[in-house]
Amino acid sequence: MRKAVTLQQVADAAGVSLNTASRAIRADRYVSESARARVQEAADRLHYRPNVLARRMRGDPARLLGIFVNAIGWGVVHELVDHISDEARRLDFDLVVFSAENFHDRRRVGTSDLLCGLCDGLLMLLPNQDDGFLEVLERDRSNCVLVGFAAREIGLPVVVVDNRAAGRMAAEHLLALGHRRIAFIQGSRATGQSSERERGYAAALAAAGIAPDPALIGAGHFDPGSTAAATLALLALARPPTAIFCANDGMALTVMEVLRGRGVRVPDDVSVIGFDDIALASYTQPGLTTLRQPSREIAVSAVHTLLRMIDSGQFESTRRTYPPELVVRQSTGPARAR
Amino acid sequence: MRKAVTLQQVADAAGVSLNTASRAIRADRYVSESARARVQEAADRLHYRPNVLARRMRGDPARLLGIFVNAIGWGVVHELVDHISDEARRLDFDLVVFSAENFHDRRRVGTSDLLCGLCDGLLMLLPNQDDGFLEVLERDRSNCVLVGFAAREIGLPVVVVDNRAAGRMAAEHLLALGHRRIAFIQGSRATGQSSERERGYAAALAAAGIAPDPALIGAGHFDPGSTAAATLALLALARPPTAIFCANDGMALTVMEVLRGRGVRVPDDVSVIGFDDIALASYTQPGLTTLRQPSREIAVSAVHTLLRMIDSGQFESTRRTYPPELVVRQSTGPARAR
DNA sequence: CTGAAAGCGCTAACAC
DNA sequence: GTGTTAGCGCTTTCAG
Repeated sequence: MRKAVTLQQVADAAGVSLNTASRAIRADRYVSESARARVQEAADRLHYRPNVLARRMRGDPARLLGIFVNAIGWGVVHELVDHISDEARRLDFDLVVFSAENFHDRRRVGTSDLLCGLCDGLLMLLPNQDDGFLEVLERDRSNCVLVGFAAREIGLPVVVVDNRAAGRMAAEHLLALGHRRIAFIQGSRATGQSSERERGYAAALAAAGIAPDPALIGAGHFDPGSTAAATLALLALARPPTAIFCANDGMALTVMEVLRGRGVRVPDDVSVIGFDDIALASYTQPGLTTLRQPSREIAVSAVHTLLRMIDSGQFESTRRTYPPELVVRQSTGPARAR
Repeated sequence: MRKAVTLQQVADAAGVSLNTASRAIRADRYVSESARARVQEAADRLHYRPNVLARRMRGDPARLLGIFVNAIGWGVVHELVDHISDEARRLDFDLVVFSAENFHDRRRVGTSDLLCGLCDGLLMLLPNQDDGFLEVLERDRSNCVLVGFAAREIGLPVVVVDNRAAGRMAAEHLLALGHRRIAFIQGSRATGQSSERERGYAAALAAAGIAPDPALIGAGHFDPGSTAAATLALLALARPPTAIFCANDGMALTVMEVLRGRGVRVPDDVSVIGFDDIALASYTQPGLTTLRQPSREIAVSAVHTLLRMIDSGQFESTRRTYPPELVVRQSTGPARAR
């Protein structure tokens, strides 16, 4: 690996001082044309590229945002990253993604710090409420915006879909189709979003005069294994549900797979509704009814909030909520009389 | 945004010199127990966290790898990122992802440099052959491995699936099913992989005594719009193809959509075969026959090559090729007599 | 216009 | 054991 060319080398080659070289490179005024030309020539010849690390260590802005992601590709996360990226680029900021299962992992702390120091601001996507790094960011009043976080009050700006309303809408859609035994499959508790969705679901049921039934609540943890197990448990009930609401689309797909394997038809025997409206949702057979997050608005809002903090130097800790949208496809239908 | 605590502040608070504080923090020997304890206490109290940027600027290793990605989520890219991430973490390296449409974009050069300087090594996923940054990496003999690059000889290590063999396998599968008029829909020329797949396809046809027909080659550019147009053009031919081989799965899905819209049945009327075996491929109706890349092996190999270069300081520029695997699903079937 | 010097935060080498 | 010094590559005072 060839060693990088430094400005000093360029200066030497051009026969000027380090400082003059610096001015020439940055197209600063106060440089004679002849000096500028000689430096430029030397820089080109030596393939000089400024050391951005050094600049950054002086505190110069990097025009760079960092995104922390728990698992990229996890459905809606990918979409958010895309939209954030678009908006950031539009505003002439670059983007670096740091993906980690758990940011508070000891070995990962260094990288977190590194990225913090490197970037002008940070976006945390679906952060885990147990992540110790959140407290650090909160304490430092960092330039940081949380996206998709609903676990607790926190001294950092948050942008999030109205999970509670969305849960209510999902349940109301099923109630309107005549369903009375509606199951809910929870995701993990990481971001608190699943719990909020569950609260909305429970509220809608209560409003319809339906008593909560703990047997109809399954624990899916957002992963296929436990989701399949939860589905089978629901099917094994004396009075199984006629509809299943899943805290995200991935689990809904798993549920549909399990049902198909058991010869249960969707939506004829059981209706299934998901959450997020990932790309796959429109490709499955039958198409998945789900709640779409306005991920574009959420992403744009998060970027703007962050840039406002960066530009103004003022810390804010607002909370912006965006309305979801029901997308009806073929996986939900009228409740069959039993 | 609170200012970061520096080691100097910790040292002052603990009543020792900067250097002793440094030793204590790094658990260096040659520190008295009492000093160590006082420094530790001060550091905790002030919430000191070392500035990784500063360490890095001295040349200390970061145990950090960088991935450059053209568009994350683009099918196989996501899978590669996942596997690379797993392997890197297993070897106690962290990972930073930099996503850019074109790395040679003027405004992006700074970020590229930054990441280069930051990371111990770099992985370029499906780099664009026109990317000027490749020449820089090549010239500097950088710690950098290219994944999924088949455009040209290059003075950097490359790990890639055997695209030519894969193209041949796809065509041979269709030939074995009795197809004679087999179309190919090209992707973009960015990485050179599509061209290699096409060469394999052409070779298989030639071996079967079939003369190449330019009308059967469509330009899909890996995007839905042009792929749909190419498909319609194929359908409009006097003698349309009975099978279509697409340079990736995404385009194959688009082709299937278009065919469905036109009332053309898959595989009864036309067989379709893709490339990559993305997750969606097994969810479509009918399931998509495709060629799977051994993305896990490719990822692991890339990481190992990179770490070898980092550890040894020795530059290498080997080229490792991995065999593809034919995955037969329902989108390909016997050619219908016409 | 140009050059010398200070400093960003940290650690290795060198004294005491 | 501990403190002092130099230096990573760059830009910003501050003098000439």
